[in-house]
Amino acid sequence: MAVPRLSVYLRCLEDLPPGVDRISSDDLAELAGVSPAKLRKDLSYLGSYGVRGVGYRTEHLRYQIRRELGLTKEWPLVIVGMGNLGRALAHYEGFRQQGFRVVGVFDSDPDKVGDRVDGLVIEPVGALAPAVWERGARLAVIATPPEAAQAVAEALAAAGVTSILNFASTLLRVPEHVHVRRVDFSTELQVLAFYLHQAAAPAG
Amino acid sequence: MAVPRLSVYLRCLEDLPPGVDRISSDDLAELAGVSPAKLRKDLSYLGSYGVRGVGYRTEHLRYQIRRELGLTKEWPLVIVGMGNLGRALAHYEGFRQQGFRVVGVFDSDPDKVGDRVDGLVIEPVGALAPAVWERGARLAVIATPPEAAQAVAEALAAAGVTSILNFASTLLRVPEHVHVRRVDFSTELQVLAFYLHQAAAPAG
DNA sequence: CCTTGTGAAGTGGTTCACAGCT
DNA sequence: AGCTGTGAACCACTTCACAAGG
Repeated sequence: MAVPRLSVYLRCLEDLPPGVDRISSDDLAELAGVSPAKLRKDLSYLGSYGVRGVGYRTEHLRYQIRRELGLTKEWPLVIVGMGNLGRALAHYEGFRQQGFRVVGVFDSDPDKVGDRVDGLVIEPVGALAPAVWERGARLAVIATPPEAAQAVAEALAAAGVTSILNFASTLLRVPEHVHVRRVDFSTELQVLAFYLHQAAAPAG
Repeated sequence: MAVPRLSVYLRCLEDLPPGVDRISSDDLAELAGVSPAKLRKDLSYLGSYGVRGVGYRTEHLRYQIRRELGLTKEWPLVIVGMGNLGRALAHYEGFRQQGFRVVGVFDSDPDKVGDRVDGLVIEPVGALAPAVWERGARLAVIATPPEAAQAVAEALAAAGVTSILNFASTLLRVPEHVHVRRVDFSTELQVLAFYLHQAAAPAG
């Protein structure tokens, strides 16, 4: 099943005006930008939580999606790399709201170590493994320069991290059981450039 | 065709050690993390740029991918929203390297307007439309809070922007001809949480 | 002989359309 | 009567396997 779509549905439900306590697949699909049939297939995978002739109870559906995504617990995470991006991520309110808690921020630069970012003290990357282990983080964000990312990923994996969100442009080599999602700004822009280019010269 | 994969191949080619002037589909596929057959299909779409029995000439292939993605020109872009993330993006070196040039940075906060970010002066969002128009930007990055994103997107579209990279968590409503790519940190983390959750309770 | 390029076969995901419930 | 849940049909993408060509 396409997990990212569940996340989109969840956001749509959370952005609904307060009074709305039920919604049809047509309306929710419209909001989420997918076809009604696809939405119903996706939701039916969670179980039969709709009511025929009526629609979906928004509160109930929200809970079921959060449960499916594993958002009913709080997941501790660490952020490695306290450059501009790392700091932006550390400050990001959305994390806590969605059930993620930043339990450590790290950098290799001795000048940065000891600084405070959003209430946390920046620790040296050497302290990464024991900190991850002790604080039970199995989720990590890599926001280092590309050269450093692979070594960080290996340290994280060795310390028990099984899910990595990678903002470095490198493709990481990790053990089989570790999941990596890569967010690459250059790739995103290049895809958009492709469309601009296409629009400018449709025939080739 | 899957455009993001071309971007990945391009990066792999660019990360190759200097001496390497040819590469086989097996080796490049390994680096890119795809199957050799898929890589060959993808590349054959660009034309017959490989040499049977030998492989691909790295320099030539790099150029062909860049040409296909529209990276042989330089694309002016604007960034709206100079919070932590917007600033991080404005400082990001990768943009210029890959053929993107930031020609304007904007914020709605009067306290921020006039500050310098990476050599550019922050302008008020009211100045967005004429600036986009005059500087020929058809590509924009939205890094505003979610509440502001829709209005910014509409202003951008009206001013001639046809490709938007959206970091706000909102789903944007835009005219048919405008392409939007959404990067949502919460969604990425939620997908990773799903895998953690699965690993913890495989049977449900 | 080695590696690409590509039809053919296979796979997974999307849409259709209607039966089944409320 | 209305809307969900879902098998069946459909479509796009992936892999296979081998012919074509340096």
